[in-house]
Amino acid sequence: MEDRLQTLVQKIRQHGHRLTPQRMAILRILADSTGHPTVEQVYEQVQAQFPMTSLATVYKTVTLLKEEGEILELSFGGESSRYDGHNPQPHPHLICIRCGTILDPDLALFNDLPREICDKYGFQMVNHRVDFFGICPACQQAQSVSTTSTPQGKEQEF
Amino acid sequence: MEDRLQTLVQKIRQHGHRLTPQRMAILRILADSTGHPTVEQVYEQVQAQFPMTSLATVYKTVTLLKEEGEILELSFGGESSRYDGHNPQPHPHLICIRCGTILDPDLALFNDLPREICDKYGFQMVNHRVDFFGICPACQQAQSVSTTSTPQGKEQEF
DNA sequence: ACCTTATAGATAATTATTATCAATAACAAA
DNA sequence: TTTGTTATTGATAATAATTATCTATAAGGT
Repeated sequence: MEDRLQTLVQKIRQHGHRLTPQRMAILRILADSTGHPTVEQVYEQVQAQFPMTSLATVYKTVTLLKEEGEILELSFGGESSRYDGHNPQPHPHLICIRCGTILDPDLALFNDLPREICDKYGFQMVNHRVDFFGICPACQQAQSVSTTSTPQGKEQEF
Repeated sequence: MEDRLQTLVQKIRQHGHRLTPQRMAILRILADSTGHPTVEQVYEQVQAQFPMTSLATVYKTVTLLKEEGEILELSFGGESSRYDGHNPQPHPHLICIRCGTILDPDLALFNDLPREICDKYGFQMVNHRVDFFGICPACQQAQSVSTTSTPQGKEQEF
């Protein structure tokens, strides 16, 4: 996990980019994050350390990491993109449409399957994405425990 | 394929919605389309028949079909969403990042796999999405045939 | 310490999509 | 067939995430 930060720092320096305190703080947050935060959420965390930091700076750092292939971006329809700077390789996700949590199941199956499928179709794969949308166990529990007939709130669209 | 149009028409009427000529034209285009068009592309096709049609009307019809579960929406980061009104069930896609073509491979594997995986994790699945991004066979050929060193144009981001 | 230039911060611009609203037309009922 | 209700249309404004712009600043090599 500290390794991951070092990898990011190294990649940044290798390409002649500079390490500002703000950028360093952003890298640290992204390297440690397992919750697939939005840019806005990263921004809020950075501001705790550097109150003067601009949202644009977070966007620019994320863009930089995308170019280096060191961050995984999960874009959705209307919602803000979610980012994984901890594990930038494509991997499947379980996405709760109620609370927005994104889980990383351990599915060894998807290590080789995408490439095999694409090879079969003569398709030169450069990326892939596997998302399962639904209600996570925690939200199912919250629902079943509820004694009122109060609706649980409309789920997000994704 | 004519069946598909009838299904859409029926779904629309069932829910008390009205069938205007514009809406009918949009349904016809979406029912027949195998190319995963954008709203803009549907709009252009509709205008050939009804030049006064508004882009907003296409958006509204697509939204309606989404609510009915009769159209599959593929949202991407920056790009416009692509739509499949011909086969609205979730299915895997091969997406060319160079020409934008979206192919539907026949992968029986993905009929049951998503549900099995989610069951295993206690995740109540309501939707899923499997996308493979890369260079389609046609674009690979165009590249290898090219004798000049002219770059093939930057691929889109998706 | 100096110099070059990438980066920060603030804000304007972009763009797909959605909301608004008055005029019109679908369609059920008389 | 005519009528009445109201969903829909078309035009345009609003929204919101992301990107572009631009000047002052500071990173990092010399």
